[in-house]
Amino acid sequence: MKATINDVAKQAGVSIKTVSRVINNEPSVRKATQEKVLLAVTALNYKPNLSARNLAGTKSFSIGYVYCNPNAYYVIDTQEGILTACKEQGFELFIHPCDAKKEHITDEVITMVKQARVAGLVLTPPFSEMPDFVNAMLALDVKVVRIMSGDEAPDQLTPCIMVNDRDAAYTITQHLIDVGHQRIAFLAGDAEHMSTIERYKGYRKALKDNNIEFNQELVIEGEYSFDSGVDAVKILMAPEKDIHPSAIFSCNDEIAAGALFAARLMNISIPEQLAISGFENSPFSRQAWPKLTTANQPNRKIAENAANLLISQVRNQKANNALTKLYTPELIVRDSTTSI
Amino acid sequence: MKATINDVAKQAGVSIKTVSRVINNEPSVRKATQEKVLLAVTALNYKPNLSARNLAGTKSFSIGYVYCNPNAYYVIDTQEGILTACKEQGFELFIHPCDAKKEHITDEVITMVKQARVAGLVLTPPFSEMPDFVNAMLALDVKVVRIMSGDEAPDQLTPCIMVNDRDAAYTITQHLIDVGHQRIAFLAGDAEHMSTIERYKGYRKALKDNNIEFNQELVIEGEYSFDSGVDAVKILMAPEKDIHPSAIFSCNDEIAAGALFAARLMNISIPEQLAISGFENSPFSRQAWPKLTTANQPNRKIAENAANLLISQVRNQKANNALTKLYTPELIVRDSTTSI
DNA sequence: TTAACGATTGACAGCGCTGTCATTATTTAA
DNA sequence: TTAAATAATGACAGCGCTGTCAATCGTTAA
Repeated sequence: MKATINDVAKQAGVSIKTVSRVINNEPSVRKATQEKVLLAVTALNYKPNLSARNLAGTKSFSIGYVYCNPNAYYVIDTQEGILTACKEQGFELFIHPCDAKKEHITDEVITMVKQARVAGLVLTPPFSEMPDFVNAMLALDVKVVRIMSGDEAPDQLTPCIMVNDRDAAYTITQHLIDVGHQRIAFLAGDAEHMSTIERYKGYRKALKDNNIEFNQELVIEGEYSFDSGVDAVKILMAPEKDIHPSAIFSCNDEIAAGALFAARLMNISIPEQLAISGFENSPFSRQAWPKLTTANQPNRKIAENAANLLISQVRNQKANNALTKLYTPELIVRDSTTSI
Repeated sequence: MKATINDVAKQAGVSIKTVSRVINNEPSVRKATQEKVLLAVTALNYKPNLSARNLAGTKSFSIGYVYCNPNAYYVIDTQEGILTACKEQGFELFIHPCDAKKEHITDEVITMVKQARVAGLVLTPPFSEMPDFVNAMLALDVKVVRIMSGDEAPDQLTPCIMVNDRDAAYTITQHLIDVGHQRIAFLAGDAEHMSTIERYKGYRKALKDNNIEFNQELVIEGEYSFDSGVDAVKILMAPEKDIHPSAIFSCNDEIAAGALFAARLMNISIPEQLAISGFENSPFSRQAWPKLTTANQPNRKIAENAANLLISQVRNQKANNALTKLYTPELIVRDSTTSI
């Protein structure tokens, strides 16, 4: 049968409370005692019972991941990263897929948080970018860690894991320029997403730093979808248009895939007549043909990092809300921007 | 504060044990008493505490979903379906992504099952198609429900949710024939997946029923990937080949997308010169251009059904392992097989 | 050397629920 | 009508752990 705290206590020759102290890293345990206990823990392969802990203690050992994201690959990666951290730290994960645009979404999540007694929440866009939502969670005394786009935290509400989309976009744009392009179009994702805004900033900055004149006509508004890419290329490359871009910066791989597809349809050769870059390094980017130059975000690592941060907050109670960790996606050059 | 069983008991004027009986649907509770209790439950918005239940009882209120699937959309859909059932029934879900090909995968899952004390497991391919694995789980006295491909359960080990890929494939093939095709190629997915085998059977049967001679040359082995579709079309439509298919049955949308892409590259017009069908109704099929004719599997519904089945098994203890539910994916005709 | 102090440790109650078994209410048979 | 049988209910222990507080230990300062 599974070993309990009693078995460990007996084996180590101490009281159960001391075992409890050791496994919870509480102070006031002599070094020698700690070692005895740890030895017994290993010998019996003891793992504390989560239910008992949750029931007995005031603190909880569960965290939640609340998300609303059409990108299944992103969600899966993030889940796995969080799960890795949870396993390591003996925490439990409650996943809560939902619709961020639903009317009483905040109440719904509040109910779930109370019900599951989660001690903390990992938030990704769009939730991480909804201050009211975040505040509502904090008001419940739930710790929060946000993963979001930008190079510094927008506020001190919670620790943040920032994804530096701006610099990554700068790097991609610079790459496009380096391989000889001057007329670079920008295919935007959803305008309300921070990531679109940040990527746009990086694009603009790269143009500026290279003394390339910005041309509003080359910026096509859109959303994070395949169709958006298709439509944009149809507009940009329309025969009747006198000036065409020689390269396209797409806000994500899906848009890029659409752009690629439309270009093919129009008999535009990639990358000779038109270079196309993506963003995200999704399976999409490897399945496209030619393969897409893109930027890789290590979503699993980012999520694991976020979850570890969250768990240490939950553990220590004392939160360091100024804590920020920055990730910059890295350029992956593939065939869609360089001659094969 | 959250209401406990004590509050409900007080409010209803009964003992906590009676409340327990009511919420667990145990027999031997007078109708009137039950109603009193239920009223109090509603009034106080009482939800039993999972930790306490797990701790006190011999039965557990958690189930697990063990999976290894590169198709993120499938996984997400399945998760959501299971979650719906769990919420309704007051169960907790442990997700366990892992690598089915890892050496000690069975041991790994056994550890997780013991650790989390899950009472049951929802299994999808490939796990649902691994008899040794399933038996190992059953040996732990863990209930299992399998989602798998076929028209009847391969054994009586567990209840099964069968996805009738064969009939669906038959319907797709019949559709291809109906719109005038005779030379229909078959692009296989991974040969070891039951779904590939079943889809192949349906394809063969449709040909036979329509007195169309089967041609081995039109069957291309492959895997469930974009590249596989690309390669297949390059082979099938090679100019030097004297006979080309006029339609392609692809084992899933990803293969179909690859086929579509390759065909475009070769300046083959779709669907005029070549009709292409997919399978799965993934986002892929809607993003392709022209949109793919495909077969829709209601993965969320299937998973919800599986989870409900599992939970009722867990609840009743008595398992009806002969129980089988059959879903047949339905044909969705889009532009890739019918002139626009 | 000893009182006094802080550092360690343990005893014990109780988290919210279920399982067991005793008790009481109700029905049935005689 | 009453005893026996059955149905309905409740009292209580205890699941594995943590929080509280009291007991013990070692150490320092006088």
